[in-house]
Amino acid sequence: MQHQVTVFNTLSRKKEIFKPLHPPFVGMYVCGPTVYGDAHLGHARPAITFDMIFRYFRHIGFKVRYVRNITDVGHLENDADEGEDKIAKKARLEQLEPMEVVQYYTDSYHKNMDQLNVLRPSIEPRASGHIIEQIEMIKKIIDAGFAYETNGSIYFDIEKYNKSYNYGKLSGRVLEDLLSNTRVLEGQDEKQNPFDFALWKKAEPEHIMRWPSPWSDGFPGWHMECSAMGTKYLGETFDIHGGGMDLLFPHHEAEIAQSNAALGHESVRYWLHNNMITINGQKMGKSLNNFITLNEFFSGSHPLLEKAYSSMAIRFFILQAHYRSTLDFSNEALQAAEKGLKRLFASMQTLKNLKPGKTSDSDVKMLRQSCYDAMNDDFNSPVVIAQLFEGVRIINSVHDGHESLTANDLELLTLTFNEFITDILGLLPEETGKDDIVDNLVKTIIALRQQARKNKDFKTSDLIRDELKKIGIALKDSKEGTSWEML
RNA sequence: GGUCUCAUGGCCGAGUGGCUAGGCAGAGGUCUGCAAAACCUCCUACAGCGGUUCGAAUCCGCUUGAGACCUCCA
Repeated sequence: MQHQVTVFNTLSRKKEIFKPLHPPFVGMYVCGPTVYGDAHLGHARPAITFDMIFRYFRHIGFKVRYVRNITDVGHLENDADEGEDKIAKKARLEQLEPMEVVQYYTDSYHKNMDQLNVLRPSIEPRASGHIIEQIEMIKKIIDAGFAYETNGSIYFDIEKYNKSYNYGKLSGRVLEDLLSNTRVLEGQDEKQNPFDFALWKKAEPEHIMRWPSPWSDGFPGWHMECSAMGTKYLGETFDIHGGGMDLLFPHHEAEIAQSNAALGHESVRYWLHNNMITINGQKMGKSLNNFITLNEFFSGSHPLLEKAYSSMAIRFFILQAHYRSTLDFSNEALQAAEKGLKRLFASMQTLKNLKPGKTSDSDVKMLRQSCYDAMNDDFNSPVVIAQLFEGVRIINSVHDGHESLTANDLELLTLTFNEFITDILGLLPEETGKDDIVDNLVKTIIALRQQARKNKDFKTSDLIRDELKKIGIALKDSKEGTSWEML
């Protein structure tokens, strides 16, 4: 492989050289959303992060199977395992079929992800479509002796598991600490230990999401779906498992335990976790009720938003921070990203019209290499972007005649910009709202204004400019002539 | 309370021993009939205290502050 990628593996807490199990194939599983509400800014982070990784791996020649699930059953509302299914609760509130809720928010999620230019994963399995696989895996865990049944529900026996394996290795937890620190919650009498987690839960009579199983009519536990579907589509051992840092414990810890218990070995070779988006220094999340949905960002319809923000501004904002750092939301930061991105896109246009010179004053090859070096170093997108802005400086300098680039270097710079901005970072220029008729109309008006200016009739030329501005069209004069854009 | 993470210029954010990213804002300038836009230049920071070192934002210790996880969360 031409490129050596290092990734930060949460399991070892350090950067490791990434070597796929079966090159050139790469298997990657990422925890997707629970579809019971509109996606918010926090959901955009893992989607965009792993989209970038997906795109980069493909770019450097890997054949990636990217699996991202839709969770549509099994996550419980509160009090450990005694709560109400989130999907079912939402359905009761809205008087809808549970699957209607699932469909609605799945569609909504897809639409938002499309807007963010997040590529669809190779496979997007639903938990509800893999009940049989989950039951089969639970059977294996029972057969291996790491689970027990109480009143038709199956629980994972962590104390027993910990005698053969190390429970807590991913999140750095020690079972003894868990023992002394676990909160005593109501209604956990079915568990032998408070930290045991449910693999299968018997449904109460009023619970409408239910499936038959050898133990009871019920539904799978919180963590089963990822283990079952990851194994099904990527094999017993696969390369990458990703998700938000907040899933580290207990979700991913439980997955490791389930794999060990059912398969006798671990499934995941590299664990990758994206950090949180914060708002006023606090995590943006459902439970704190401090989230802003993506739709609200796109429309500007949230009290905390000063204006609407485009999907690309949000994507760029997220990529300007490294995925393992927290990223603090503010209008100021988002507007900064918006303006920077605009400048980046503008330079791409400028680049198209540059004339080659006899010599080159900048080292385009090195710039390109720096971009690759940054991506190879645990997907350091902010450094890639910094390099691209160095490219912007070069482009503008050439445009202004302060520097020159040879035809070969211009071509290489164009290739680099296209590959990194469009293909890898997935940044697409905004819809301009222009169509041919409007464009020709405005161009005609611009020509009339030029005539007026030529005749020193500035009263008329300024009137044209002001009137156009009133209807949302801004004119931009430059040496090459006048261009326009929608405000 | 336990475990862990972080603290960078007005704001957002890279950087993990010497070469001191980048974006936005701000200042100056170029261009322009004017304005806007665009472009160029400038602005040299690393919570505090102590230590290691020829040399630390970067390593170690302490202090202060913030956050994450420990219950569903991306």
